[in-house]
Amino acid sequence: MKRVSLADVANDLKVSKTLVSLVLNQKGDQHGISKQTQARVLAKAEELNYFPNQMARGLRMGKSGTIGLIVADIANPFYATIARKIEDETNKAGYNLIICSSDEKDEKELRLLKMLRDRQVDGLIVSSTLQRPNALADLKRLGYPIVLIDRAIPRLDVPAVLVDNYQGAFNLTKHLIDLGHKRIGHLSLSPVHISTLRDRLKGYKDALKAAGIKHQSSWILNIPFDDVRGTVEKELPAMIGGKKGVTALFTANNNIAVSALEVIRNMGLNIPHDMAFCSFDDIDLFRLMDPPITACAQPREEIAIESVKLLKDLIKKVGNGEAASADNLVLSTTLRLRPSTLNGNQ
Amino acid sequence: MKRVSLADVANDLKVSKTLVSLVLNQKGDQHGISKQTQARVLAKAEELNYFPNQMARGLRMGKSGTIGLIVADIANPFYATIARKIEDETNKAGYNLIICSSDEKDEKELRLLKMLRDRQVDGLIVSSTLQRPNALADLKRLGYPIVLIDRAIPRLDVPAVLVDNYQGAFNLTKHLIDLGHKRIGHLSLSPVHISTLRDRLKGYKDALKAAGIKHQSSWILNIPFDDVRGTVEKELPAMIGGKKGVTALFTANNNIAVSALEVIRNMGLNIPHDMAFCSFDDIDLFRLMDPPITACAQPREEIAIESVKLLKDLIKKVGNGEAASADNLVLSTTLRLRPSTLNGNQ
DNA sequence: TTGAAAGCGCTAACAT
DNA sequence: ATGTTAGCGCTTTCAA
Repeated sequence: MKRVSLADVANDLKVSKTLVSLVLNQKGDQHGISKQTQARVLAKAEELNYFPNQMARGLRMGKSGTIGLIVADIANPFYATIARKIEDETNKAGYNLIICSSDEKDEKELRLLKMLRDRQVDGLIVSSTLQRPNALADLKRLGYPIVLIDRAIPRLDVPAVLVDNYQGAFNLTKHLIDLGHKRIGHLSLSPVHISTLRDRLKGYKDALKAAGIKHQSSWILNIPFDDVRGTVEKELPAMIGGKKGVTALFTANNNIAVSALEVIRNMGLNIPHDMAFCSFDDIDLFRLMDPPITACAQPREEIAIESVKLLKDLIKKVGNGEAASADNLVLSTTLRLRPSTLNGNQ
Repeated sequence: MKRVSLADVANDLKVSKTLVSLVLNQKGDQHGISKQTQARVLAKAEELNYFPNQMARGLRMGKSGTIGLIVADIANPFYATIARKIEDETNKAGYNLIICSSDEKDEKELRLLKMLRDRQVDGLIVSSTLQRPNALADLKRLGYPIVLIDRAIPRLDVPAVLVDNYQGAFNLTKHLIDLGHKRIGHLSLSPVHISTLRDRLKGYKDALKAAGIKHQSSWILNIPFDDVRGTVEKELPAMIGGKKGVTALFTANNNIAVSALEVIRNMGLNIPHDMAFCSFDDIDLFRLMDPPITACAQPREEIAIESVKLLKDLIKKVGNGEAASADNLVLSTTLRLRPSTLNGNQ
């Protein structure tokens, strides 16, 4: 079961490994190796069914030809779409991609970071859930090119491709206000250290403030990551019910929205008649629901494309020993108005 | 920017690389290395921030500690969920996972297979879209442990974790028939060489036959992969409309369902009043739609768990030079009845 | 209880 | 136009 190596091809042909290596790496011409010999090498490699061992190659060249991607949750369509596109882009650039999912767990993210490091990935794209970015800072110091996506990490001097969460949330909230809503609820996740959620919360609050609405703490629900469904079931009815209940709801991501929509339906409420509803993070579901749900869409493909572009630049710079500036890229969102907010009443 | 190697640790300590290697791989006791020395090594490794180069390790040991996964489309929640679970399981078993998406493209699958091969993955889990399984057969012959998931490939003697697509489709169709429907449409994908789709089609046809319904070719629509939306928009209305139009629809996967539901809504039809609707492949969307959609759910977690288990066995067997039997595992599906079919009329 | 040396498969500097 | 050689960082016989 021994696999064919360069040496096998060389021996068969009674030439040197160098020669074979050169030819197989298209450096034949450049080194003035005769067309004839080149053809012989190619033919023999084909015949023996030779293919290069990337681990040996990587060891020798000091790089693996691999990029690591860590997303917060690969089962979330938002990240899945981005991952798919990033794979395309890295492939185009000649890299392979190792896709990992931290499942929003600090500890798992750390483990993944270590394993990617041990595998000598040539670069890293991370949507980080880490509270203390030490692990990332260490990797950066070790010379690993890192690009952040989706979530910013303060004080960590690496380039990032982000989305204007503040503006998106502001617009969404303002839209509800313009429809006449005065009591607007916001459902978010509880470890609000994550930049995206914080920014969305701020956009929401500022939009209220700008409209002269005094914000009530009972309008905000912070849901623990690991029990979205249960918490929404338990807490949402109180937020909605009563004379002072909210008349419109804005959820911070597609996950929360799904649970909230289910609870609202089970309460027998009608959207948009009894309650206006909108969410950050446009997904298929929103377009197809009855009524279709207003949402703030993120440019997922662009995030993927730009992050790979940044990473490629970074790899080149680090390779040349150049200083790398950490230029953040902030992409804007698109408000998709749909019936779930169109006939709001208050 | 040179990274710390085993030799660095050894030199600092004025001991041999062997010693350091042994200790770091928990083989210290076994080789009777004094506790004291072990402690010194551990401390120094920590101090220098040493971590092993997996490429060197892999090269030396002839294995990479990596499993490759190729799914047909990582952006599809069905595969994304499976991928996530497979990652968990492989991690538990001490492997890393390289997740790839073939995007239903033969040619891309081939490319991915080659790159995974070059990377010396220790095993492969594949949901293959390949028409001619030559590439897979070659890999198998080369000694790569391979497990198929989701889609079977005839004549390829490797273990597979499948789902009883025939039975699921049969049940779904029978359910429609039991509701009184006589004209039932089936939307599938056009390269029907994919085993899952073929089996679902067969289940559908057989259920009709069993009920004594003569099947009409106009009830079946085969949609090309790369233009689901467009084709459904163009062709579905004809299938539904008219005196002889179908009164119930069964889509072969979640993708098609989404497009079909959108078209049906745009036509102004009401589900289930004007048309009963159900689909293979239960996804969140179906539960949340109004009305909720009846679907045939696949045991995604089980697929993930079982495939990794099979692969681990296979790797062990191949490692020991044992013959590996290709035992297929066929899991059963769950019919989830929801309002989209409950009040069917014909 | 510890060390020397070989070698995994490849590339690249340096011959010739 | 082609070959020799060294070495990437690790594990593993074999020796001491």
